Amino acid sequence: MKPPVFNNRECGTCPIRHRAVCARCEEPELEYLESIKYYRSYEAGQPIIWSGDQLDFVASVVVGIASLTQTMEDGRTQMIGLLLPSDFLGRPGREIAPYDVTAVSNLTLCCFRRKPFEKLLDTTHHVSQRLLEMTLDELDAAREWMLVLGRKTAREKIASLLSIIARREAHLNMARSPDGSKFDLPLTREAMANYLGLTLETVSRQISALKRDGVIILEGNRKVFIPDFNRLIAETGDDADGGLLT
Amino acid sequence: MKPPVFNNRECGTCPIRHRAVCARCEEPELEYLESIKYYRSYEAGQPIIWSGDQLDFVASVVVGIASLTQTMEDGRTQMIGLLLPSDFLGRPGREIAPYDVTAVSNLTLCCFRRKPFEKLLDTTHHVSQRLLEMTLDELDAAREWMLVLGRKTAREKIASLLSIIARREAHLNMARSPDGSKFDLPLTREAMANYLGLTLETVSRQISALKRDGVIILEGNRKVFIPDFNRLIAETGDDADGGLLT
DNA sequence: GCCCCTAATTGATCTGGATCAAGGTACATC
DNA sequence: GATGTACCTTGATCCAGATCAATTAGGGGC
Repeated sequence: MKPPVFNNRECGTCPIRHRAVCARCEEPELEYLESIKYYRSYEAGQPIIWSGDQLDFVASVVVGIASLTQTMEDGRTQMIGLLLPSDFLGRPGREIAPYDVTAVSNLTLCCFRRKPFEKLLDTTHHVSQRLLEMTLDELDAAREWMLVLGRKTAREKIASLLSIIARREAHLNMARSPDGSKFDLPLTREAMANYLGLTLETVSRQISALKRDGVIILEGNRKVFIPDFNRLIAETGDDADGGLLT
Repeated sequence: MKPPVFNNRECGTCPIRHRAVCARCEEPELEYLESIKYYRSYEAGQPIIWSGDQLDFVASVVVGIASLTQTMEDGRTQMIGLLLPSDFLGRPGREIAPYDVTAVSNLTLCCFRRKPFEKLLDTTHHVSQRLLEMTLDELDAAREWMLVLGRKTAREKIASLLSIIARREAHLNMARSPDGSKFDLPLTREAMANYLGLTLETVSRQISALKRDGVIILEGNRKVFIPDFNRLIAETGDDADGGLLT
């Protein structure tokens, strides 16, 4: 994993204008300029878009995880979304990115140049229908997260995050493990803190507490095993039947 | 203003099945059963939908304000959205409401029965386009609010809420007052607390502090005058040019 | 193996906002 | 005017989580 190259100049070889020039763009690939659809890869930790950047494409996550974050002038930052495979990035009709996008893990995006994509939306009904569905899902997720941020205790926040990640992981590898579940935590303690509106010390302490109480079992820092999923749900403060009603 | 009638039975006279029977429904109006589109009015404080209710319509706010709230088993509640005139309520394809909807002020909705509305979406492209736009706007608002909930201090939260309400009010009564702005606060201290993830005591104290510091001027409890809008913005912790970039 | 560097834990202390507890105020009803 | 009542303010105290400050793993690269 060689570090990404940052030089804060515009990229002349792909339709993305960004401060960081990605490894792929260092070797011009002219087809990027021609086709509506193309792929781009990023390394873990690499910035994809900065808030305020010109944004000439929309994209869909193919593999990996990206984060959306907002940062205040004094450095306080809040993660406002996690993009997993099949999630959508960008907004038709918007030219300026309203928040930072960063590759959390190694990441591949399937990009569409914005203008042609907007034309596609106008002409192909099922594409815009699908996009509406996805946007509504994201809105639901954002609203659910507002409850987490506004009203839950630190312990409940950690439990909520773990249960969401566990559920998504289980969903991705469709092979459901029969009981319990084990997965790699894709986020650092600091990233978790930024997602939950906590400090990294509090995140660490609460994870230790959940481990001490037997709710989770850690293997190293990043591998989590959940012996009893219902036990974890009970810690989130959510209604146990929440899944049924929604 | 006579109080609404609550009797926790299904309403047989309109397509809404809810625990509280509204004043309008006490007198059957059969046309509700016939037409795709119809109007409904609610009094301030009246519940419109409870989480878990069957939801056979979608709607658009005509006049007044409605709130979306989530409540935990132990009573902690978080407001996750405010619906103002022209905002959309409900979701095509969803039959069960995922959160409570309440009339904050006197309210009139323009309702559409869900099934025919979904058919309309399939056939009329610009309607689904418009709905996508609105949903994306709401998603942006929700994400902006996540920063408020996760990272801002109590004082910054209050300032953020006031500036948002002031901006929307100014937008509604297109007649821009040349300097400063004056508006009615549509929310109780408790509702503000639920929106901001605070207690009502903290809300009250911070409003008093902003008043003491001359950032806002109160006339009674509900009328707010903002002598210098930039001063208020400075208190939100946001970038002053945030409006330009977004 | 050893070194280096980043990520994570853990402890001690501080503080912003919650909690508990009185009062005060604006309105509506009689 | 008196009485209610819902809403709001203000004070005293407490505590969950922030902040400050060391250590202690992990995990490459050599």
